[in-house]
This record gives sequence, C-alpha cells and structure tokens, in this order.
Amino acid sequence: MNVMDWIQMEAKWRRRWDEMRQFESNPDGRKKFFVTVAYPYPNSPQHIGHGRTYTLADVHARFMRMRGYNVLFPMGFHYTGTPILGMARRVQENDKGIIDAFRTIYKVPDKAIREFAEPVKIADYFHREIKSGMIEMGYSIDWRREFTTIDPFYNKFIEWQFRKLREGGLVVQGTHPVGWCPKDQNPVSQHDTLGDVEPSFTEYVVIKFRLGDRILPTATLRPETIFGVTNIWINPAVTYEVVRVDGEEWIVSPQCATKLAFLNKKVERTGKITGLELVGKTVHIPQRHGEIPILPADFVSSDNGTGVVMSVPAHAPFDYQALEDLKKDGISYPGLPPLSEVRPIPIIETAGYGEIPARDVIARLGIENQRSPKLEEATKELYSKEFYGGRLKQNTDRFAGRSVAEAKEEVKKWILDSGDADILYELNENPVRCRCGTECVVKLLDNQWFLDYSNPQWKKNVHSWINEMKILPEEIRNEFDHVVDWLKERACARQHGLGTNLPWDKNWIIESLSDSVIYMAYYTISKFANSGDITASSITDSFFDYIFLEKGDAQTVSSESKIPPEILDLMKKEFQYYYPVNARHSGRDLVPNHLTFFIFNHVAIFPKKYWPEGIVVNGSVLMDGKKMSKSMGNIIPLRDAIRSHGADPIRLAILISAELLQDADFNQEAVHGIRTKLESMMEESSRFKSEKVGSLEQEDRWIVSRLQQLIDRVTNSIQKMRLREALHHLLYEFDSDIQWYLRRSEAKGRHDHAGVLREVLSTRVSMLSPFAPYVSEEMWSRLGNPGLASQSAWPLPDTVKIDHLSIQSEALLRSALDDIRNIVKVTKISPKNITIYTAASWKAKAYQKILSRVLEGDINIGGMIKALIADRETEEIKKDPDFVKKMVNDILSEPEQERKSKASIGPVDETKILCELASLASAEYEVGIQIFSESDKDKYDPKNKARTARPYKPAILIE
RNA sequence: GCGGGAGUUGCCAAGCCUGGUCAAAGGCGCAGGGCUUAGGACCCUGUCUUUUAGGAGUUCGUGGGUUCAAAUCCCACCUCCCGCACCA
Repeated sequence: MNVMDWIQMEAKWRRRWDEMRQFESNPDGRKKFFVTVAYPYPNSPQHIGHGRTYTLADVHARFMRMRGYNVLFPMGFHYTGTPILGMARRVQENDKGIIDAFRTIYKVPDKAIREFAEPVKIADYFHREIKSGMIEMGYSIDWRREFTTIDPFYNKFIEWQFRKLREGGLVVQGTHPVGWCPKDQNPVSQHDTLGDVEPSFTEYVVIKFRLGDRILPTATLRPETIFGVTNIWINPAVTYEVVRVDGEEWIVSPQCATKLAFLNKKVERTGKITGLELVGKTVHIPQRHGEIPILPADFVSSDNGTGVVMSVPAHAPFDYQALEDLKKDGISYPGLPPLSEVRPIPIIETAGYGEIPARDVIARLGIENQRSPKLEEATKELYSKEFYGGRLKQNTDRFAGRSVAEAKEEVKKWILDSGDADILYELNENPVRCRCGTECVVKLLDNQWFLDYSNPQWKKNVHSWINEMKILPEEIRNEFDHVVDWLKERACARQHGLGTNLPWDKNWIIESLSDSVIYMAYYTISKFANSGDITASSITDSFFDYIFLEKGDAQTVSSESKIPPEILDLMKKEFQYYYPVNARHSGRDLVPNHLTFFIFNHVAIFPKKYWPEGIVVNGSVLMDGKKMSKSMGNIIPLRDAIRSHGADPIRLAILISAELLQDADFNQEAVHGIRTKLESMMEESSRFKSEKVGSLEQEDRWIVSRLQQLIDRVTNSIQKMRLREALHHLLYEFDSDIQWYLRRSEAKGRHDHAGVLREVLSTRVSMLSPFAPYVSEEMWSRLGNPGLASQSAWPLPDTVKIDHLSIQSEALLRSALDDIRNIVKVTKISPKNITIYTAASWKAKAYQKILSRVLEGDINIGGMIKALIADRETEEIKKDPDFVKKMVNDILSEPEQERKSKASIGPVDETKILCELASLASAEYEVGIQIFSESDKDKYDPKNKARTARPYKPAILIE
C-alpha cells in the first residue's frame, strides 16, 4: 500500500466522522469527561514534538468516549505573547533571515509572507496551518468551541479573571527589572535583539565603601564575602566619574553611571577622577568598621559593575592572583601601604579545599597571572562549590556556622537594610543590541503588576488540592508541591504584545502565562459566542459571575448582557455540566509554570467543586535520539510527516517509543516498521469474513480466554495512561497468541475457525481504535462489522470466558513442543521416532496435593512426604521421595496466578491433550509420535525414560 | 544545593510499579543458509559460558539485606542526564 492510498483511506474515514459529527459534544444524561490540552502558540507550524501531547489527549478522549462517557475535547489558539510581534517587526524591516526561514523551513507561500508585517496575520496563518494538521492527525476535537485569545469575548473573560484576582488581593504592584532599549523606549525580548540574544541579566549587590564624604561602590554576586574583604581594586588607567546618586556622591565608571540612570535613580555627573588618583587611599568598610587600602589591578573592567571591585583574595581567584601579581611587579604607587600587610582573610570552609581556597584552585589549574583565561573557570568552580557546600567561619559575625547558600540572602538583606548597599542589574551578555542598533540596558520598571503566588494562604490551598488531585504519572506530584513552595510574585503584565489589556490600567497587557490558566471554563461557553448568540461589547462581569459563580439573577444579567435568559441558562448549565476539567494534558516543561498556575488560579477563582480533577504530564520527543531544534535542522513539521507516512503510523510511533514521562524517540525506521505492521494487520482483516461460529474447540476456547486477559491488561494500562504498554500488549504480544492459534487450527486441518478469529480480531481492532483511529475503521469494516470502530463500545473482559483447562492444555502442548525442539537441537540427531510418556495418575494426585499445600504457604518437604505416604492414593511416592522436591520446585518457579489456575482445574488427562502433538510436530519433523502413560503395562520404553515423567512435564524419548 | 529521571546481555532498548512462565521481548549489528547475474531488499537459523537429552553455571551500576525465590522489594554508595523562572 503506497502513501497516497493511506492518505486517501484516512481522508475517507475522516469524512465519515465529519458527517456523523461524532466529536461534537453537548450536555446530556451521560456522565461527562472533559479533556483539555495546552493550546498552541501559532508562531510556527507544529512539529512532531507538539504532536505528542495532543495525541495522548486524543487517545484519552477516544478511550473515554468508547467507555460510554460524553467526552468534550476542545481546542483554542493562544495569540497572546511577544514573539509574534518581534517576527512581524523583522518582516517589516525586510529581514532576510526570517523571510528565508518562513519560505524554506516553514514553506509559507510568498503571498502570505508579504502580509506578515502585521502580527495577527502571522498568527492567523499558523493557526490555520496547525488546525489542519490536527484534523489530519485525526484528533477528535469539537471545533465549534474554537477561539483565539484576542477574540473580544475572550478579552472580556480575562478582564473578569483579573478583577476577581484583584478583589482577592492576589494582584500586587512593585518594581521589576527588564531588558530595555533606550532609543525605542521599550522592553526587549529575544526576538527584538540583533542575533536573537536573550537579554537576560543578573542581580548584583552594590556595597558602598566610604572614601571620606564620597562613596566607592562595588558590585558583587557574593555579598557574604564582605567579611573577607582585604582591599579595593581599581583600574589606574580608567577615568572614573563623580556622580550624585539620590543625594550621595558616588565614584563609578562612566558606563556604570549610564546604567544607574535606568534603575530609578536620579543621576547627575559632577566631575571626573582618574583611577590613579585613588590608588593608595583607604576606604571604610561598612558593617566591619575597618579601613582598607585601594590597590591597582588591570583585570578590573569599567564595563562591569561599577568599575570598582571589592577584593576577597581568600575566596576569589581573580583577587588572589591580582594581589600576587602586585607583589611580584614591585611597581610603586605613591601612598601604597606595604603589601605584606594585605593578607587573605578566609571566611568560608568547604570540604576539599584548604585554608585559602582561591590559592588551591589557582595552583591546581596552573594559573600564572591575572590575564590568564583560566581564571574564569577557577572563579566558576569555587563559586559553585562554596555556594553549595561552603559554611561560614567564626569570623562572620551572626552568620557564623551558616551555609553559604542560606547566608547569602540574609547578608544581602542585612546590608541593604542598613543602607550600606544597593542593587545593580547587569546584562549577562555584553553588549546586547536592539534591532535598531542601540545597546540595551536593564531598566527597573515602576508599578509593575504581579500575581502574588507567594501568598501563604493561597499556597496552602493549592498544596492541599494537589494532594487530592489525580496526577499521572504519580512521580510528578512531588514536583508540583515543590514548585508551589518556591513560587513567588510573578510579573503578570507587560507593555507590548498581543493580548488583553489590564482592565484597570490599559497601558498594560496581560502576559501570556497569566491569561491562559482558566480558559478551560471558556470552552463551555465559546460555542455560543461562535454561533452569534453573544455581543462581546455588552458583556460585563455580572455575566461571568452568573455563569461561573452562580451569582446574580438571570433577568438582570440578561438585560445587561443582551442575552436572552434561556440562552444564559443553557450556558450556565453547560458550564456546570462539563466543569471541572477531568484531565489536563501537557508537556513536562510546563510543570513549573503553566500547570501550577492553572491550579493556583482555579483555586483562587472557582468554588472547590470546579477545581481541576486531574493532570497528565508527558515528556518531550527526540529526533533520532537528539533534541529537536531549529538550529540542528532536525525539526519535522507534523503535516510533512503525515504526508510521507500517514497519520496513524505517526501516532503510534510517538506513543510506542516511550512511557509518559520519558522522552520519546521518533525515527523513520520506527514509523516504517509500524506502517508495515498495520498494513499486514489490514490484509489479515480481509481474510476473515464473518462466518457462523459453531461449537468451540479447545484452541477456540483458549484464544477467547487469552482475549479476555488482553482486554483486562490493555484497559488497565490505558487507565494509567501507560499507552506504550497498552500498545505492546495489543500489537505485539497478542500476535504470538494468534500465531499459535493459527498453527493449531491449521495443523488440525480446520476450515471453520474464521468466525472465531473474526470476533477476536474485531475486539482487538476496537481496542486499537483510540490509538490508530483510521486503520481501525478500515479493519473494522473489512472484518464485516457494522458501524464505526470509534463508536463501538470498549470491550469488557468476561471472566466466564476464561477457560483455565484450555489455557493449561495449550501451555502443556507448547512446552512439550519446546522440549522436543530443545533435545533435537542439543543432540543434533534427526528424529525418526518420538515417544512421549505422561506421568502416572498417582503423580498427578500427589501434584495437586503438593500444590494446595504450597498455595497455603507450606513448603515443608519432609512433612509433605509423610502426608503423601500416609495416603493410599499417593503412597507410591516412597519409591522416589526426591520426586516431591522436584515438584515443589516446579510449582515454586511459577507465578501465583499459574498455580491457582492449575489448582482450579485439578488433575488433567495429559495423554488426551498431548495427542494433538502428532499433528503439530509432523509439520516440523515428519515422524510418528507415540504417547504412553507411565503406568501403561505394555508401553515401548527401551531407555526407561517413562519414570522421569512429572505432571505438566512429560518424559520424552527421541530416536 | 533543591527537585526529577536514568544505569539491563556488542549497541539501542523492553522488563522493575504488581518478586517466580527471566539467560531476560523487540530492533540494530554480527555469523550461517535461502532468494538473486551481483548488490540491495526480503525470508529462515544462530548470537553469555558450557552441554550429543529437554540440563548446569555466571549475568541486569557497586556493596549489603529481606525472601523458598530478586533485574524486580529495602538500605547504603558510585556514575550520568534534565529543570531551577518571569519565556512561550
């Protein structure tokens, strides 16, 4: 079957589903199940990786639908955010890079690209693209409820959400640092910078050393090392500026003066002073009340921090080395104190390092002077080791004995509170340039709005709800709790981007991770907006209060919102029917943010009965074992993949390669293998047309029994969302059962087994339907079933159909056959005669007695022998007491289930069962098979083998 | 450091939750055979050691423990990978 046929086959069934509108869900008398997935951000086509979460959710939805639930699986599109804006701006500027990317990687037609100067056009284009892909993948989505986050009605909804949060005191205001272009007067994100640099920054603590009336500020990442400061470093070659900062007179590098201006400080340049002039003077250390000298060092850069550095030679490799260099150089500066007096002050104790850790690292790395590039590495190593493993020594005031990690924040707060410190932000990559060419800075934004995720009561409620939620896989629950603990205030609005304006301050736009946390509720009413029942402009908060919180009365709300009361009532009922969300599916990268916010916001806004019931988290998708990324060029757009493989093979390839939390590895071979497998299953389906099922023979009862076990296993696996496991059972493990069944019935020369097989295969196809919906429909119909596989009821295991006798019989046949094959292999003889001896009946009785004892937990062999000898039926045991031990071992080496199964059927007539061997073995060996019981008087037994026969382990003679 | 995940027979990778049918699925590689003008593709057989009777021995990161029985449960240790934010 070629790909075109596949695609047409899939299209055929898609049309059928469409005609039947079977994925459109409306409230009815059934129990509901509400599945949602994080909606996509349409700034590029979706690739295989995106497909994973959606496919998992779709399988979940289809499974629950077949289980009889009224399943709602909707989809929306998240237009909110800044990246699309950046892309649009680049198109406006005719940026070749992005236009080429659209053209060659995303295959966007030129005509469309020309419109991309307008951000919404980009979103609309990829929205359509992604939606088509979802439809082609066979996702069972109710598209009547689709929306985007810039729809006016949605904006109203988000405004309502934010007013609710604010009423609850959960929205607070504060300052917030951002990357900023001074020319554009705008925050910059990655997409706004030359070379797509993320404008990330680090917070430094500025410690103010006093030089007479002036202040010499130093920026540090390690405020706790203030206790180990021995001197100040200054670059003698730099001309510093004297600046009035909020009433104080600071000496800083010119670059620093510029930076300070963006950090909410009044900055006024009043003079200049060279580094050289400062060398040799002394400054006062805050908190420690001592005087230390200013020394020269050329590693000090005016670009970094304040251009002034506090020196902690015991713990900072740069400082240690600069001090050594200075001692070696012997260059004299006027007023310089004797350098021998400047000694490192160790303040941190860390396992694996001596008294002066900086010296140790420098020696180990063979660093010779302060221009050595290895100093960076040394600094990094020591910083991290001391941060995580270091402890402050006795000379650190009240912080003595604390770990560095703990003390860092406390020392920072301590100095800040005393007024001897300040905060400075420094871009990590210097310089970062805006697309306009201007060098970016860090700006402290005033009046930034935050969601106060640090609110203790809120946290407490979320914790207790997480405890009650159904979270899959279970391992991830801890992670949620942990995230809730460390979450603090989060900026929830920004100054540009698509989205909803903050209702009480229209200069701000609500940020994307904050306007996407309760939208699942919106799906229950978006249908009405889409069908024209609602005019967004007349919607007020009272409308949402009425629908979601049962506040107010229909008449008032109706007159305000201009929505007829009966429609209002329908909407409210719809919400109350579908809410809460039963399963929220998402990638694991969203655990620390979106998924946790999702719980937080539901807890804050809705009554408890509407809090989300479950979350399902999945890992990502690798491409041939490697992470997918644009730069690696190994991203496969989903629609391309569908065109070259068909949707079902892709669905299965993604699902089968890993369990939930693991990373799934997608590769061509896997998809190819699966397609071959599905094709052979389809062919198989055509072979077994419906046929009347006569009376069941043993192997029929066996395959039907196995089918019941399969149903049980697959159902259990899916309920735990262990879809890989379910598919393994369904696709591969059950195959060997079918092979055996065919072999058996063919060996017997049967022609009436198609009917049984058709029923078995139909049940299997039914179970395959959530995973591979298209081929399942095809197979379902080829097998001659009416209706659709996707509308068949999920099979229930019928324990009555489990026939232990046939299970054990078939197992006996198989193991006897294996034994024969084994013997032939080891002895390398070509068999002419095969003789089988089954155990004497007293052995079978003894076996059952031993079995029941073992099942009771008694494995005392001596006791068993006594009891068996005492019994007339089994007294023959005394001839071979060792036999008991062998049987106990046989029994013990089997799982509990098998033991019970054997006990339930009692002694079996092995001779009768093994008769079937003749037909089975003849295909392989062309020899006659004779079967005797050990107790037959006139048996053929030249080698005296018969006596070794045990129950379920016949003796075999091959000649 | 905190949180999470992993270490299986030449490689990739199942099995572990729920102990026994586990010398341990499947794929790749390798060896032999078939098919073929040849190659490729495909099919069959083998692939820890040992064994001319279905067996025995030694294996699942390391070391202990529990158990009649441990890849699987418990404890300790070693190694590797991922996340730690205001970004969708």
